[in-house]
Amino acid sequence: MSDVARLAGVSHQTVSRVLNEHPNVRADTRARVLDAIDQLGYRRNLVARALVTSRSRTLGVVSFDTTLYGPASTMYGIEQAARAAGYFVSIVSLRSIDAEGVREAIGYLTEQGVDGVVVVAPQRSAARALESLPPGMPAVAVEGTHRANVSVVCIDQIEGARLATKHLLDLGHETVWHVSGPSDWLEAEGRLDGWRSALEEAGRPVPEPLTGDWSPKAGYEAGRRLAAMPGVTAVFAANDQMALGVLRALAEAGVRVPEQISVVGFDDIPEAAYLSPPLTTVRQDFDAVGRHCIEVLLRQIDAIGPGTYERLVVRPDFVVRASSATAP
Amino acid sequence: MSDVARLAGVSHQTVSRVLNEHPNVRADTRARVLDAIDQLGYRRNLVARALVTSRSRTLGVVSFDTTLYGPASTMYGIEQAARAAGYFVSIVSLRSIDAEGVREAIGYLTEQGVDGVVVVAPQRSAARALESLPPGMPAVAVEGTHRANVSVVCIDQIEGARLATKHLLDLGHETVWHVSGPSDWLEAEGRLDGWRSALEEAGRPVPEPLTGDWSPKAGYEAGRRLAAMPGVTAVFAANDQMALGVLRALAEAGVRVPEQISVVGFDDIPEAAYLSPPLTTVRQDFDAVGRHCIEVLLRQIDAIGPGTYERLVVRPDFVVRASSATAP
DNA sequence: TTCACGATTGTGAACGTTAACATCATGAGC
DNA sequence: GCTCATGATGTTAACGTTCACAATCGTGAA
Repeated sequence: MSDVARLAGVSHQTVSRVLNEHPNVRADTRARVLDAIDQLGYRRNLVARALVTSRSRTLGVVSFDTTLYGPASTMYGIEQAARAAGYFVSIVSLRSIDAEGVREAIGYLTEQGVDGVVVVAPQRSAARALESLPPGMPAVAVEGTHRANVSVVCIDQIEGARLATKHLLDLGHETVWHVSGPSDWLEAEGRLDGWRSALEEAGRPVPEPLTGDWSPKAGYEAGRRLAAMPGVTAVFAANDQMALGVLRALAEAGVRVPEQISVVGFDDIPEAAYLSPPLTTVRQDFDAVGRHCIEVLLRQIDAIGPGTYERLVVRPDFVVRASSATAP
Repeated sequence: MSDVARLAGVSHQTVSRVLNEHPNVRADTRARVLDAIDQLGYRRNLVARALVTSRSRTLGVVSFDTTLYGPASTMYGIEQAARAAGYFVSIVSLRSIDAEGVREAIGYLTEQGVDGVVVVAPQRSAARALESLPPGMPAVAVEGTHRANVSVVCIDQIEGARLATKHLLDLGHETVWHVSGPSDWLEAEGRLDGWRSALEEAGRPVPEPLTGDWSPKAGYEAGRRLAAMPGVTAVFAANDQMALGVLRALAEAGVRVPEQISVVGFDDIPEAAYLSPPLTTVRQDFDAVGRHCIEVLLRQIDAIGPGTYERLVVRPDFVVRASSATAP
């Protein structure tokens, strides 16, 4: 920077002012400085800047298994929104989901000097780790708990599950079976609750849910069991991958979808529209989730003192395709 | 840090030494310092450290559409390996794939002071951007060009495509149709070449390939065209998502897979094993790619002076499932 | 007892930037 | 012509580490 200053015949402070678009710099001085910058190929050192401003313009994201479509999409949305706002994104993907791991990850990020963290950790255990955030660290949880000491952005899982369940009931099905996600996932819980409440509201019997782990394999196994059960005409799977497994198991068992059994999923993965048959599902707007996360987080970073905690709920859409039809 | 030093009754330098596990610190001094650190809840400031050492222990990753299974998995592998090596990962996901975007992203990361960059940009245009890397910046490309001014880690696309094509020929198919990826993708090109060379080697006719954009939709459209063409008995799709679209189109057209037409994909996405029918495909070890990236990059960072450029090729596996069978 | 030498600890400067304040010129208003 | 506000620029001191070097302490051999 001092090289630039020397070449432009000004002080380093003036160079800094030009760089930061300070208004009080004469136009010709600015031009001279910019020229010098160009000539020397100078790039400012953001590390030094972060040291003195104690703002790194970096956000941390803690996530779990970014290979899954949901987390990957959320991450993408977060990164896009963050960069649009002039922030960098530093990520930590956890292999396991214990509170200790989340805590450690947040610790790392804190040391690194991030201005805030987004925690995409939709497990009950991981959400618990949020209760021991470093004081003063702005944070947003995606699908976090209802505890009030952290802001939360989430998709209305209950509503999504209700949409799916009601859709099936409206088609004349007596009741709807459910293949749920792992019990410690908040999303799994929300979808379970939504499904159950929709059935109860309609005064229908609530069958015992089958529990899976989000994987196609789990869906397949649940599908085999469902195919063997008499009277099953409608299945709501807690995500599309499991729905896909269910479809496979039903096909293998010679059960026709949707003629004999209707299947509905959740997520709207890119594959959903091209399965056999194309899958009726609940679409989540992960982009919106990412955007809201950054909005909330930036508000919190810019707030003076401990801001209030927000809770932002994104409504899901329902996409009707060919895997659901009127009851046989 | 000076607070810790005062509490422990030592100089700030000794605290630094304890933190960096310098050997020449007496055991009881170390204990006293650690105690003080604990008591004050002190965390070191990595930004200040980065300023003076000019090492941020952060790596940058530039990627394109991390929503896709391949890039997402590669990213995951990279992050895991980087963290294991004590590095942070800062990401930039590009929405579009022009060289300008890649250049800009690398510029951002350079300003931020990353110690090296991994560029996952398997398009010809993006790969070109690597030719104008900031001098002295360690870099690794995933699926980059063959140009020698940057290290490359890649999966042997040609070999994978040859495995798939030969498998189908061995099953007695006269020839194999191909649904390729977008022409400016290096992976698409590699798979096309592998497919073509396998056919030529066997002295078989080489049909005009159908070009897609990796999406299930593109596969579906290609599938419809293939279903209408007489004499098609085997199709090799350049990725699993397109293969899925092909399967869907064939199912719609009443063509049975694999009895009438065999289909093979590429990637082995988690869904592949549970499609109808389960998809024969080429598995890519993205974890290995991520690991190798970090290994190569760290070697380059630790090397004194301009190291040599490496080229590391990961061999794909072939997974036989039910979507391929002997020719009708 | 003395000395040399390695182990341990301390001191000051530096990394590259911005914040805070100081300085200087310019021009408007009386 | 004088004062005073305002805009443009410069000067100095941080930010929290590590590096290079200096100083001190202890220990074993002569």
